[in-house]
Amino acid sequence: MGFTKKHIFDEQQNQIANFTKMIGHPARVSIIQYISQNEDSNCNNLVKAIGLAQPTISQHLAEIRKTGLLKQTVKGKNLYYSINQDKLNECRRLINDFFVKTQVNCSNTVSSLK
Amino acid sequence: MGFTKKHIFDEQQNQIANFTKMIGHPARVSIIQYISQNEDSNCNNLVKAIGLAQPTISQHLAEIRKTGLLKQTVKGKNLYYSINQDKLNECRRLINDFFVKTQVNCSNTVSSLK
DNA sequence: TTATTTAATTGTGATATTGCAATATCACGT
DNA sequence: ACGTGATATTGCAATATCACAATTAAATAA
Repeated sequence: MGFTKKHIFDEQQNQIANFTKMIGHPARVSIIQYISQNEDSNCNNLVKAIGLAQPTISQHLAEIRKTGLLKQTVKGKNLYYSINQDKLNECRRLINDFFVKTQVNCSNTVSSLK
Repeated sequence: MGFTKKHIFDEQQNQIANFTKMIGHPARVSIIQYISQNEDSNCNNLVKAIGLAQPTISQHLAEIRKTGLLKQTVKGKNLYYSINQDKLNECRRLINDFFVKTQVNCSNTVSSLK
């Protein structure tokens, strides 16, 4: 087939998958880190800092933008990116919740082993 | 090209990407949740519970296994899966650390804005 | 030995992702 | 108007992922 059968999963499972998939490429991890550390985060600076071609960086930025994690500020002819901290928090909580619940479930099923 | 240029990123960035990519599909989120909740987690039960074909589930299990998140127990002709809690913790810490550092960096760059 | 059950593997088609060159767009400066 | 710089978009080739049918392998049951 080739496409993900999203409809057989619930909203939350799809949301967790969307966020983690967005982070799931080292270039995007690196881009998020760079933007959080540098105020002058525009496309060009990311290209220089990371070492991928401009269209590639632009594409990864679009991927991250889709989830709402980025804010844009136009200053003259430059477009600066920054982290949408509310969305970052939402993302963090969702994923952390997934881990916490999984851990709790593990402990419960193990303890029920008599 | 078609392949990820992992070599231009550092160990930690690749690790974060590997873990999040592994979680980044709703079927795998669902599989991890099911295994953490049910002791009788073998391939067949996952097939019934999730509604994807047996080879598809088996493939997703292999994907999760690659990261070390699963333990296997053979009981008769059945193969039961459970969560490797140490690895789950490692994964959780790595990702949480990524979020914490990103948030701290955001606060610092914002406060330095004059 | 001969089914049967369980799960991995193989092969295949469809779709998605990764990366980049070329191009387009848009704003600014001259 | 014209050139320049910054970034998005388009088009393309290579690779990866998703899903499943068919097959295989291994253990158990008859």
